[in-house]
Amino acid sequence: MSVDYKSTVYLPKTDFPMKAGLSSKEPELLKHWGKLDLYNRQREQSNGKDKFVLHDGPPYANGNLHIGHALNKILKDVITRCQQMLGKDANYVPGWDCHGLPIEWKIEEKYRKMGADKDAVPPVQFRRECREFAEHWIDVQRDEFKRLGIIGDWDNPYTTMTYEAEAQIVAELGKFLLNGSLYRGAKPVFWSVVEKTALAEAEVEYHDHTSNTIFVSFQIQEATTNDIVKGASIIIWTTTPWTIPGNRGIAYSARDEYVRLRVTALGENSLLRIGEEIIIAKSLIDKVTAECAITEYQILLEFVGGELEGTICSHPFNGQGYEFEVPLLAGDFVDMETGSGFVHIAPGHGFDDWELGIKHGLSVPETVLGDGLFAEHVPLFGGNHVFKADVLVIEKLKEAGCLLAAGKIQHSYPHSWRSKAPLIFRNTPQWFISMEINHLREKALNAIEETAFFPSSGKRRLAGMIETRPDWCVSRQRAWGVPITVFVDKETGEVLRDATVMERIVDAIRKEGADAWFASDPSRFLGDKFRAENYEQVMDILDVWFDSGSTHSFVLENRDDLDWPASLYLEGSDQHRGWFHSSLLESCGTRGRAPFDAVLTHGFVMAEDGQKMSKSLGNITAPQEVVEQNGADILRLWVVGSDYSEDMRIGPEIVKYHTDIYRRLRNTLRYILGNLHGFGDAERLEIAEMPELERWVLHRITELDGMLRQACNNFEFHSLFNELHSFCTVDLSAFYFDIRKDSLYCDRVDAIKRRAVRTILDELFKCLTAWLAPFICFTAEEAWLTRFPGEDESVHLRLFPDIPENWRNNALAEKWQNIRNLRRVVTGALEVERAEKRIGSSLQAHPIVYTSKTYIDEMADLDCAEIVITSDVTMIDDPAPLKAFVLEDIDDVSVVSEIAKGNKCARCYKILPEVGTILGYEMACGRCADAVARYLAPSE
RNA sequence: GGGCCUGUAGCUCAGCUUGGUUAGAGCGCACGCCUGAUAAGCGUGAGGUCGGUAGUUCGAGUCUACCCAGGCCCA
Repeated sequence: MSVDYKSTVYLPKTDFPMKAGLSSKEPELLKHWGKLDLYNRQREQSNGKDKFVLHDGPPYANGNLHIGHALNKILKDVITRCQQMLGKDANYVPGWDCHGLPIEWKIEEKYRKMGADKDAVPPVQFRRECREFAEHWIDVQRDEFKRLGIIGDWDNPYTTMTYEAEAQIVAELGKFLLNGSLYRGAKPVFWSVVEKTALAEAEVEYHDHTSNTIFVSFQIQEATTNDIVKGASIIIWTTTPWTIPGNRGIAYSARDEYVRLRVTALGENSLLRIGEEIIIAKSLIDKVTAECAITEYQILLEFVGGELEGTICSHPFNGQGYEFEVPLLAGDFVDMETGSGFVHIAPGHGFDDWELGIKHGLSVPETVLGDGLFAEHVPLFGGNHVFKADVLVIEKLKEAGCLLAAGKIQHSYPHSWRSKAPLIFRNTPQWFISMEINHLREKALNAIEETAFFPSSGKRRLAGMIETRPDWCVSRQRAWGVPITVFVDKETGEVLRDATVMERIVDAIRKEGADAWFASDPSRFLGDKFRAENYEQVMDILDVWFDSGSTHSFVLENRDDLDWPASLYLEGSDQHRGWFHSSLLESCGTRGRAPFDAVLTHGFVMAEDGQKMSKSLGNITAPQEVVEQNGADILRLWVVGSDYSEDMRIGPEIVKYHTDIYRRLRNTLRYILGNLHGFGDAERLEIAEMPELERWVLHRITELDGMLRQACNNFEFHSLFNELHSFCTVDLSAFYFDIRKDSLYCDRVDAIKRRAVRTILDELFKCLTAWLAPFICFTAEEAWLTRFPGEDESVHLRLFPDIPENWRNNALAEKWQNIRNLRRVVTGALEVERAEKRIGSSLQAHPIVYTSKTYIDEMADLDCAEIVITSDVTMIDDPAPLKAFVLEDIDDVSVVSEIAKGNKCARCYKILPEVGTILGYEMACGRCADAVARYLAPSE
């Protein structure tokens, strides 16, 4: 009777499904981790170990996550998990940024919709609604982050709006106050005279607007460096005539060409005089002469702007209360497109003006009040409204003989988003942290030198900004934020610097939140020493960047489970100007060093064509959709497989690519699991007893382990990811597994070779599940639990396996590289046979390999047929016949493929002469007959 | 306009530091095999003017300049 050989073959068996079903499986695993309390178990387990603190840059709590959030948090998670598995205590505490304008807007919007005036709402109520709004979005984002598999202290995250945080932020500001770095200065801001309020940049809309334009001459008073300009006047052009009373300087372009020209003929209505000499930019001669009706002129001199250094003009209203010097200053914002090549500088009426003015010590006059009226102290114009001042200014200029031309221009101009009224730049009192008083700039630059940057270009980028930035303006005229808790002496304007007062404020805020500042009587803070009626209480709030720049103090320093400074800050490259920047300044100002040892930046996420994602282009990839349709592990694989030091791309094709990669990794795990069915310690084999091929696998494990540890140290995973994938595909699936399938399926259970293979599979399983755990955290867990089920089990409680050094065997690696080359020639030869329809399966072949003695000696102890998966192989040290198959790049191997002789073993499919000769097993080969005779069913 | 960065097969990445055979890998694609990993597995093959132009050099993906395209941050 015929034997049912099929039932005696040891086929893979596992509950680990081929189809992942991640969208339903992942939530189950999240539940498992919740029950297990994985985060706290990790903490217990790594208690006392070296800490790795990745300090979370807080996202803003005002909407659902986008793909950039997903990239950022997954990257942080991968790094945290890797450090944890390297044996550190990698405790990740997520946080949220809660104060600021966008949330304030949402609440304002709500009131507007109800037809209520937001200004009528008591500040404390308004602030409470902002707080509730932030709380809502923290909950939403927390769930979305958790769904991505991010592990961290989600039950105790930090936020910038807890009372504790607000108190600490105030305490940090107090340090700048007490050491003299914080001062009151002035800065122009967008101002609406209709609403009598400052507007943030984001509240400004640009619309077309018709402005008056004027060309004005400024008489040269003295020229210190040379006399090429003496006796002439500088011509400026402006679209805001009303700013002339605020003029304190003139900017030129140091590298552009200027001319001195003499007017020789004039048009009818020209306001100039024949013989007048003026200085303008060379490239703008035509425009200026046309506008000013200069019909003929003579160029007297040409020179570069730089030569104007040191020139002093007088103000057009000199003699009428404007008796001050108007210096010429080089400004890189001066353009040669419009005007005269000179920009009049009114430090209270423009950002460029202000910055240039501060740099050169110009005064910043307060000319216009909040309601749009010129201050009484402004000569000629006091009490006039700014919107009506243009005409007046033009008239007075004409009287002074300084007006060369007046016109109109239609251009894009800032307007209020609420009232739609045109805005002005108005000088306002603001609070600043000095970059110089306590050497903050120098300290910050030194700190940058001490910091490791990934990629290294980040160092230059950040240093460049610190080198040139002006003092830090930390005040905002807003409601939703941490107050600038400062008192100013009404008489002297002196800032009150008193440690005890500051302590009282901090204590109150710690107990009652920042509202305490707005709701308390000032005497509560001032105590007996200072009288409340003598002091003005500042009602500005802090720049939110000061909040987030202080997180290192109220998170890293104040929490026992963390350490200061952080091991790593990791954010998008925009944070060079944002969080890295503000954290660095805050920490250098208060602690003299950076709050981080290293800074890692990642790029931005683009659509598949490399363009920015936008609703209008319809090329947005939402993380929630990928998670729902493909699974979080796919998104995580995308992060790990991409080079995030540059901009990355995502879209349907890229998601599909990573799904394919995922499938291969999953099937590799599945095959290992299937073939480890019933494996136990008794079956394990010592390395010394293993065949070479198994020892080669162990060597490959040492190589990958080395790459893994290097990748963790450099926070660079995409190369490792490629190596891991290629290991699973090329080394395992196409080579090792393919070869060992025969032994696994057909050898006796107690065969040495089969035991060796299963021991290797066990090692591979332990390594791959650990190595993949930080990347595809769900699937690695699923695989682990399939083999080691239990409510207390988790792959994430493991460390990366320690790989014994004696697994490394470079000589063996080199030898097997040669063997694989030989194998390539054989498979190539078989492919020809297949095309000619002489064989189908490779087991039908018996290749004759013509090769060198070196090869033959090298393979003397090996079963070549087994390695190339044929039924037999003959190796000959002879010259190859002409018809033999060769590969171009392998010169000492030629193959002639013959057909294997014998009958097919019904069990192992090999074609061998012995098949049919074994009594009782006429359909089987010797090995299989023996295996069947001693068949042991796989244990259940 | 300025600072920092990027551009290599349809896709994800190597190679560039230190110039030197015919620019590599995986995925995808095409074709074939297997039917005992089966919505799997194996093999073979086709795909690249290395963003463009000039230059340095005996020789440039690699070095230099300019240009084009894209990104982040400023103006």
